[in-house]
Amino acid sequence: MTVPELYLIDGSAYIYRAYHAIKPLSNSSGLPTHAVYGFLSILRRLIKERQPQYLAVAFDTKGPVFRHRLYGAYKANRPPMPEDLQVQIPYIRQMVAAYRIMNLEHDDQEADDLIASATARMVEQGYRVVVVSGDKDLLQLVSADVSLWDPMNDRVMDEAAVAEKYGVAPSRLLDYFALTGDVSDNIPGVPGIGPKSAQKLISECGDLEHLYRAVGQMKSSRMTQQIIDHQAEAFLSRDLVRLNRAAAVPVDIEQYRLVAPDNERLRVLLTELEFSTLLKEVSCAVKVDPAGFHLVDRLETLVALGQRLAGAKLLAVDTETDSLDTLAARLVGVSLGAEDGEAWYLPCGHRDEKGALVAGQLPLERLVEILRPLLANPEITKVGHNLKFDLAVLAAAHNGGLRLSGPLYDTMIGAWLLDPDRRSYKLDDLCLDIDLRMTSFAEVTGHDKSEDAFCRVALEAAKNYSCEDVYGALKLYQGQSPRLAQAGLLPLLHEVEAPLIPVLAAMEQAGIRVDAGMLQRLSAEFGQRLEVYEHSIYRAAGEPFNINSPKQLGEVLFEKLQLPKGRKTKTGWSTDVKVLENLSATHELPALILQYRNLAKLKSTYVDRLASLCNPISGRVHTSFNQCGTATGRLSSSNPNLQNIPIRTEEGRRIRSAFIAAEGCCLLAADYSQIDLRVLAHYSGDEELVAAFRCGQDIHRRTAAQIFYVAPELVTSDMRRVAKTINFGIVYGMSSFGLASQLHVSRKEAQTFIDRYFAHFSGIKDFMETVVAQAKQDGYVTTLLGRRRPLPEINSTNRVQREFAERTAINTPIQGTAADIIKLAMLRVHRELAERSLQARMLLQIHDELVLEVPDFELGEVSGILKSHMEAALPLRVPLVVHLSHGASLEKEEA
DNA sequence: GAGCCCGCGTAC
DNA sequence: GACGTACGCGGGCTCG
Repeated sequence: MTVPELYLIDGSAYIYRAYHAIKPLSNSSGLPTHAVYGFLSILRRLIKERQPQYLAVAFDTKGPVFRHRLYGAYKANRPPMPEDLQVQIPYIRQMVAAYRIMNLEHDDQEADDLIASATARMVEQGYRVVVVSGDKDLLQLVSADVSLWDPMNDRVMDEAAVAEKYGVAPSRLLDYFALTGDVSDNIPGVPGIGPKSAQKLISECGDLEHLYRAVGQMKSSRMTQQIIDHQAEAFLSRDLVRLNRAAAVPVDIEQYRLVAPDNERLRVLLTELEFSTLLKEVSCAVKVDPAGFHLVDRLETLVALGQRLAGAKLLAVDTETDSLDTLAARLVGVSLGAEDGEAWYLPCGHRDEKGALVAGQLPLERLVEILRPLLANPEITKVGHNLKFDLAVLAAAHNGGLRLSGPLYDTMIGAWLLDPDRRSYKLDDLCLDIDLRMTSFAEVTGHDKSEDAFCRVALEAAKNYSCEDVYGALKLYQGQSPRLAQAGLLPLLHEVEAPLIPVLAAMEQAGIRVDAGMLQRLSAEFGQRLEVYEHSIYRAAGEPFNINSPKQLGEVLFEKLQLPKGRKTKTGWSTDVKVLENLSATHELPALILQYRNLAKLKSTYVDRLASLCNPISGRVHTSFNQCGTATGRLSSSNPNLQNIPIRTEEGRRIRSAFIAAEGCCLLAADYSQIDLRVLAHYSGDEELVAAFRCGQDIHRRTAAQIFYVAPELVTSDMRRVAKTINFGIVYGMSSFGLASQLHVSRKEAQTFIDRYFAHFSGIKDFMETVVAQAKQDGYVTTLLGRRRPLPEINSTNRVQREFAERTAINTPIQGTAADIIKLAMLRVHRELAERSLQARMLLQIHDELVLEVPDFELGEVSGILKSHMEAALPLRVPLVVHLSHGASLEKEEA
């Protein structure tokens, strides 16, 4: 039987924090609601993650309290509560009441004192207390039975943590703060004594009394004199900081018990506040009943389960590991779920504190043996959430690994195909939409904040958690399937996105080799050059300042040097490239800043970041390809992002040259030529554009010839540049305003270019109008493979929102179709390489480009495969053209 | 000292 | 307000 634990929330503090932390929000009648919302978020999170049995909230009252009588200046430098916060206070109280949570209030005590008193009463009775606060004043309560938890940063302060942070025990904090004082509460302390000195003095002397007895014997110094001179302040400060532990609070712990909320009252409140998403959850989301979840801890049971599931049509799968990094992760357990909602947890890697395997688990080799035919069975559809992770972990499991194959159904991808603009595709969040409340990882791992915490979770708890996940994925699948079918998205899922999962997993696994030595040299060189720039910049500016700070830079440029201001940003005057380029003629500083920025960006974002993410054993970096990372269907890449490695500048290309092929291999890159414009040609059927691509002409030159009424051979490089800009702009729905600023011409001239463009490429204009009209009618746009993007704001009365949706309606079918095409190509290339047992591996996808690592002797064969599959990926009205290049690095490739 | 927003810059 | 899709860095603000 564990000791009952009481959670005490520092309500007032979190009201302020929520008020400041969250952007102003209000309901339709103008009532500000952000503080209520933020407070509620914290409260809900506490209840969800910690599931406290006993809970109370403490609030300050308006008037002065006993401390003000003690010290007139107490909190005197605090501004009064902002009006838009005051009006929210009653709602917060009502919210607490609706949750039926004990509310501690007293007209002569602050929240802190009420918390201190309740803590004291409970500890006396042998209970444990968790104070929920980020306020250091409450740290004095910390003891063996009392800890402090701040949900904002999820930090727990216990005795050890206090000692580590302040260098004194919690019981000595009062004396410590008596010396340092506190600016925010206007506690004086002893002037000149900071954290360092206070820590030293208190750990040497113990408390104030002993300090003042000892101070006479200390070597006389300015500090000792200060201590002596401010004795009264020190003792007053301690009295002010000391919390009152004798305020009147309920003594019986049962009075604090957390019971079910008053849902009716909660609904009324949430409705008035217009917290619609919360309203939905609060009323409906329920926990899953773990009755159908089984722990499989005996071999016989596992064998029987394997036989039972062999005939299943569908299996939900989830793996538990000790790391999120698939290269480092070890299997801790596997859960399997059947269509009827029954689920089993198969533990194999749970460990004790010392790292030894705990009893009651399945031997890994037997587990693998029995699961292998099941997971590889092509007759069984495997359902899971983010299967790329499970795929990688299982592949690395014991004895050659486990292949998770057969039709895959990933509920993360299903959710993304249905709603590609969602913020989160986390299992827990998706499940809330179908009224399922999942146990969070933090809940199941409790206080253990280490990354590998799961392997120390007790088997029973792990079983419930892991089975919940397969159960949730299964329920998501059941909800998604009919919707995907109705939207015509199943072929895209089954034929493109799902088969792509193992391809991406393999690419991540492979990684790309980087030349660590070269990165190191680049870092050193860029560092030195930055220092030189730094000095020149300070000289040009007449003073040192932080060059990386747009704010400080703005002050130097526009106030000190009085250079002409350009664009405004939310926070000041813009110092971006455009502005600085314009200023370059006026003064030497802006050009220097541009050079500095260029180099600083490369060093921090690419050179140093890349070096830090390079696996020291393999010498390779392993990016994550996020399949649900964009609303158009493209992939995204992170940790590191290998889709935005510089290419345009000389220094950028040097970074490219640090990406190298393995010994005996070269990097082979294949990129689609003008894929966006070709897709546009296909969609629009514009005769001119189609003809141009069919003839294999230089598209920008031909466009220029049309706009400028000259023969193609007379097009100048300037004319071509203008045409190129327009061609790119068209795909993004650019206006004359945007084109004008891009080309440095007047808006009128830009409009002329656009008019002429559409006069010649009338099919494009028609296409754009048609696609927008269709979007307004359907509420969504689609790509050639049927990928959908809902555009709820396409009919908005807000012009800004509507026009944004209109541009998206034009861009998404183009960008998304290009994404469809390269995904098809990836599937076929991957399959063909495997079928021919080639060693070449796909490493990167950069939207219109694939990069492969190819043994030198395979170069000819693989080049042919790559080019032909990419060009034939999806037949359009115009040919798809792919250019190949290869080399020892991503740079200096030859055709 | 961590979390968040902002300005800025890289890619396609 | 004005060009679509991403990721990520450093600065600056905040903590009641």
